Amino acid sequence: MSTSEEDAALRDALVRMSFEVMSRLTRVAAEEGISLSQLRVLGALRDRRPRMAELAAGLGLDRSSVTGLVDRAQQRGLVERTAEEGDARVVRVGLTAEGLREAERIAERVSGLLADAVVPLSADAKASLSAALEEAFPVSF
Amino acid sequence: MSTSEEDAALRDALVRMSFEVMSRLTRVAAEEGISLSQLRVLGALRDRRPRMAELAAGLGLDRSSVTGLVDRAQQRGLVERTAEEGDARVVRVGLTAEGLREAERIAERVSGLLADAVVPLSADAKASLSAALEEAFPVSF
DNA sequence: CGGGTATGATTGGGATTCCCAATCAAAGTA
DNA sequence: TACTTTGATTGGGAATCCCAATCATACCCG
Repeated sequence: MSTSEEDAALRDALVRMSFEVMSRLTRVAAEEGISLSQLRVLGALRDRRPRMAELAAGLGLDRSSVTGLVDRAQQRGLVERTAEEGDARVVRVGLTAEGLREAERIAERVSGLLADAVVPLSADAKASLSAALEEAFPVSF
Repeated sequence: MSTSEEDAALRDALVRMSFEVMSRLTRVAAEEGISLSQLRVLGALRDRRPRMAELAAGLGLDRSSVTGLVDRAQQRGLVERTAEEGDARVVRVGLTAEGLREAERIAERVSGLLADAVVPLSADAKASLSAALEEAFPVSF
């Protein structure tokens, strides 16, 4: 197998894996009665209280899309908008107490659903997978 | 770091990586003037000519969703429906000549967009990443 | 200080995606 | 020939997402 073929195989594996992870996340979200995007919002806000534009950038979405996402999450009582001290244009978004509980619970379920893919790996495989992913896709948002 | 914390870190890395891959796929699709779902359809049909229901199962979607996806892809001349010999209920879907060209071209672009995440890895890292992904997320569809 | 510009967020419009329930058509079966 | 099963589509409704336009507040400069 040539180097480029190995690269192609790796890229195929990455894509396949990503769709599989998305599928599991979507399933968790559906069982929780929310959408994948809402799940993402809850995840993104677990340790942040960003401005709308920052949240949009973090999710890679248009600002107007995030307005709608936050609208619906707010209707469910999961997030709240708060005013920025000193600049009345800015809207900060954060989880409500209920939203935080939901977010933690959902994170647990996500862990569980990914576990059966990850657990069978040997300790060595986990370590190298973790290291490689960390290097290739560093934490950003 | 305890074992479960290592697992949690790995799972976070998997999720983060999946969203990053999705983001890049979405970008390619947008630049090609199609949606991520359409890109998936083209990818799924590159080496298959499944029934509608098989395609739906492979994509993890409802049959009716796939009807719509194929409708729109067909309007663009990318895929074609063909009748099944011997069972008039069955509809098989396949790429047209143009669809195949598009699919190959897009696959190239996807490779390119993922390359800059993968190339920096050492050969060893690539090999172990590939092996771990293969074990955790084997080829299914 | 007042008017013009820049910034942050929202609204409106339109296409797509996706599911569920119901329907239609063809096959298989009693 | 009726009944049931199977494969696919249609119809309806909610979300998602983008783009363009709008609204409100801040900032700046003459």
